[in-house]
This record gives sequence, structure tokens and C-alpha cells, in this order.
Amino acid sequence: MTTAPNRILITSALPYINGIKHLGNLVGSMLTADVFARFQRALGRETLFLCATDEHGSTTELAALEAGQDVVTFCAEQHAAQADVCRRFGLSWDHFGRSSNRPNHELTQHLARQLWKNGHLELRTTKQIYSVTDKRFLADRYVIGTCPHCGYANARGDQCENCTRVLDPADLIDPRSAISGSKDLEVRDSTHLFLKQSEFVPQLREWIASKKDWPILVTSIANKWLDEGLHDRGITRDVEWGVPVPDDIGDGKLKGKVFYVWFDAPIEYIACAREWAEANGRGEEWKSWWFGEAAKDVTYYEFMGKDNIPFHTVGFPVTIMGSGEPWKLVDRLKGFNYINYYGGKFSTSQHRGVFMDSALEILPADYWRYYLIANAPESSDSNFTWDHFAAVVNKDLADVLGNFVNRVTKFCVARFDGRVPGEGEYGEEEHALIAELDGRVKTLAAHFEDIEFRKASAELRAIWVAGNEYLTRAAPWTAIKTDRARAAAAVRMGLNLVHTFSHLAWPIIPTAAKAIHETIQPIAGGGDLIPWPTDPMARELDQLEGGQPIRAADVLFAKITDEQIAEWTARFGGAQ
RNA sequence: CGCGGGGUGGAGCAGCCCGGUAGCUCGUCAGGCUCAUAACCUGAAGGUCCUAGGUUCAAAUCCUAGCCCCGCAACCA
Repeated sequence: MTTAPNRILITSALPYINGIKHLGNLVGSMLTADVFARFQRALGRETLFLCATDEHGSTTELAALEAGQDVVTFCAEQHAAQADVCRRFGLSWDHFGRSSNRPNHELTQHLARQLWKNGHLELRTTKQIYSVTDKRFLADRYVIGTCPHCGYANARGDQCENCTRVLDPADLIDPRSAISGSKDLEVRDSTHLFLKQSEFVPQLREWIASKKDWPILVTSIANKWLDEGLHDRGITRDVEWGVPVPDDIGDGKLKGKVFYVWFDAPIEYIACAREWAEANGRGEEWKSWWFGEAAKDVTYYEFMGKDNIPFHTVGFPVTIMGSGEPWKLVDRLKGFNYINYYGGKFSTSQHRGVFMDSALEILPADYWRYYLIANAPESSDSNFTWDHFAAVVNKDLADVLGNFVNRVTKFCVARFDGRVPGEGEYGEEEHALIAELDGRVKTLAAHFEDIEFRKASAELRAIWVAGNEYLTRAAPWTAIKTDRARAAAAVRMGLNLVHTFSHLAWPIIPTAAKAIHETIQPIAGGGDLIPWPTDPMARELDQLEGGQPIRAADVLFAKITDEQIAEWTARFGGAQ
């Protein structure tokens, strides 16, 4: 491994404030970003990993209404709840901000001013449905009525979910508000700011074309939008909860309006760095991660689900390009497909699937982290079932890794008084293993570096298997009957393997890695980070001092039983 | 003909860009070991690589047509 001198900036797609996220949201952005951030930190690189809640918009207003809270209180509570569950999942961001905080308000307004000043925004008057009863403009999807094409009675104003035809709310027969059911609707004019995205197509195309290491999913979606002709996009809304449009934009015609949530949300990536700096007394340092020459040594990675890709390959870049200021654009964008639950989508409303809080009620975070990373939906949608989850956890974590740690440490306690045996020399078996692991660890690091999580997991597992294979060949339980020094060398190697495994596994399963490490010895520096083993394996696997005490491991990963699978399937609404 | 992703032994995946003995994990069967969470190790069975054409000495891999699954279709985050 070469340690590049550059700094690593990582953002995870912002979880929407509206409730605890499910496993699909988790693996598609926050968790994968976390594993990557941990790997970069383990290598010793200076890393800034940012995330925040995305809070604005009508959806939030309505959710607050439903919860019987004012929107400010609602968001504060939801933010705290998400922060808590994410922390318990081991998500290690340097700052977990809020898109509703002051830095984002200021930066959003600043960038909008730049766009206005540079002529990339224009005023357009649109016709929109206004609900007199609800005292608000309704987004198309909040107008429901009878579909003029198929007669479906509950068609939404943007699209009929029965016949799938795209609609205009004005087409609906007998339209009413989805919020109150009121039929007291009017068509009113409303003036909005439009971002002239179409002007940026050549620039965007060139930029996308230069990204050779992005997943095909990402470039395909981006090019699709460009090929179909970019529409100019409305970036303001007639709602209350958002970043207010300042008076000096839009010739005074935008009083009381706020920016569209998809305009301000990505800007929070930048503003979040400022929140981080303010919270940690780092003053203007945040700018060195994002702006101009100072940020030249920064490589910026984004993680997100596929639904977010257009906004990150088109919308946000246009904001940055149009500002005329040297804010950083994403260098490497990792997009993910979806995880389905028994073939269907996760659904909050139907309480279908597994959500972060309930996941932690039944099993520790590392079980979920390992499973999700090993089965990350990188090339296509993947499918969650309890049987598959249990099979992976039981085999890989309990049998292959957990049992290895157990058998080595217990044998050491039983036959070598719980101390690293210093006798005996490494021989052929050990040298062959060292050679094999030199190659495998390099491969593993390369997969992490390439953001290939399935491949990284498979390689990590192969390394654990190599440990079991070695132990079977070396068979210290046999050797000890005739050649104590040979058995000692094998046990010493086994203990060194356990130690090294904890270093390699830390980015994915940090809590378990720590527990594994502590069976051998305390972690230098308190345990917030277990560094990547950058020395050759000949040194890594021969570093424990003879005579130093170790502990027999407890059961690291309890197996999931058939009874539990049945219980959880029933509880979470599994297979039908 | 709206667009994109995917279709590889029972299950989940890699390989496809840069054609040349079809690889990995689980599961199944047999054997070994007994240190360990009835775990671990070894071996075996099992695939016309969605279909039909085409290019080629040779195609899972390139080209053409079609079928199936999933997602998206931009005032939903």
C-alpha cells in the first residue's frame, strides 16, 4: 500500500428527517461511506466524513402536522433520534449536521445570489393548485382525484398509479386535497426561480465523460438525463419550512418563498463542514476542504442510492459550476441499487422491512454491518431474507471468524498457560501462509480503495479461511504430544493471526474487531481506531512478545437460531 | 418502439470492457480431524452461461432481434 499524501473528503447522502431509515437507506449511503471512511483513517490519511439530516420541504411539514408538533420541534426530535441510532450503528462521521442550521441558510443564499448575479436564474410564472382550506399550495402529488384515462378514483396529480400515465393535476376529475380532502381548490399563479440547467449540458457532459472510475449505474443515469435534454428546474417552493429566498433575488417577486429542498440539501455537504469547524474551534479550516487552491489536495467521495444520482450528477454540479466560484466537485461518486425485502420494496407506511432502530433491538450493529457490506447492492438490486441473513451471519461471522478466535485462544489458555508461547521457530507452513496473506491483504486493500464492498468482504472472508486452513495443517493439538516447540510456534502464529484479523476487519465490524483485539492485547491509543497493517506480513505475523498474557475469547458472535428467524419473519412482516 | 440496470449449476454472486480449459460463497453428499460456537479441513456431484440468429479457428464474453425481472420517467427526499 502506498499512502497518498492527499486528504479524503467523504459525504453520505443526507437521510431525510422524516423518520428512522431502513436497511436499504443505510447500506446505500451512510454505512458504505462509514466503512470507506474508517478504511481511509486506518491508513492514516486525514479524513473528513460528513453527514446531516435533510430537513426541509412540504413532506416534513406534513409529517410534523401528523405528529401534532410544530416543524421545528419535530425536526429537532427526529434529528436527535437519527443521530442516536446512527451512533449506535457505529457510523463515525466527524460531524452530523442539519440542513436547517444557519451555515446552510447562509451558503444556500450565497450560492443563489451568485447564480442570480451570473444570469443562471430566471423568473417564471407557473400555475399551481392552491387549497383554500389547507391554506397552502399543493404539490402535484398532494392533489388526488379520478384518473381521466382509466377512471381510477385515487390517482395522484403527478401520475396515476393504476394505469401509470403521467398526469397534470388539472386533468384530474373531481380533484381534492390529499391533506384535508377538501375540494375547495383553485388554480393560482405563482412566480418561481428556475435554474437554467440546459445551458450547462456541454460542460456536464465533458465532466461526466472524464470520470472513468464511476460505476456504470452512475454514468448511465447521468448521461440519460443529458441525452434526454435537461429541463430547467424550479428551485423555489411555496412552503414555509426551508431556506428563505433573500429579498435581493428575483426583483422582489419571491416574498415568503423558500428554496426547493433539493437545491439546499446538497449545499449542506459544504455547510456541514462549517458546522464541524464551528463545533470544534477550527475557524476557517472548513474552507480548505472545499474551496479553491487550498483544497487541491482533497479527493472528494460521495455515496448514495440510485434515486439520488441525478441530483448529484446534474443538479448540484450546476449549482457549483454556475456559482463561478471554485467549490469542489465530486471526484468519485459511488451509487448503489436497492435492497428489496422478500422481493418487494421496503415500506415505512406498511411497516414492511427492517429499520435501523428495530434492527439494533434484535442484534448488535456488527451483524448488520457485515451482512449489508458483504451483500451491498452494487451491480443490481439485492434481496433481503431472514434465511439468507442468518446463513451469512452464522457461517462467516460465527463459524469462520468467531470460531477461529475461539479455538486459538482457548487452546493457548489450556496448553500454554494463556501466554504467547515464545519457543519454536516459524517453518515452511508459516512461511507459506505469510506469502499467501501478503497477497491477500494487498488485494483486500485494493478492493477497499476501489470501493468494491462485495469483493472486499469476500477477500476478508478468504483471509479468515486461510487462518483455519493453516491451523488444520499445523495441528498444534497433535504436535504438542511430541514436539512442544512446534506446537508453540503454531499457537504463536495463531495468536498473531487473531491480532491481524482485528486490524483488517475493523472498517466493517469495528466493535467486534475491538473485542478480538483485546483478547490479545489492549489497543494502542484507546481503541477509537485500529490501524491498517501496512508492514509486510512477515513482521505483522511475528510481532507478539513471548510470555505476554492473552485471554480466552468469549463467544464473539452467537448463532441465529431457527426460532429467531421464525419470530423475526413474523414480527417484520416477512414472506407474505 | 421512453430510459437505465440485471438475467451464469438448488440459492446468492464473480467473470463480460481487453473473445481461448466456467470461478467463488451457501446448500447437498462422502471423508478427515477433535483445539473450537455439532465448529474446522479435504474431496465429490450439480451449469446447453434467458432465447434465436450472426461474426470468428474459437463466444458467457463481440454484433442483431426477441423474452423476462427490477428501478426510474425530473414540483416525492
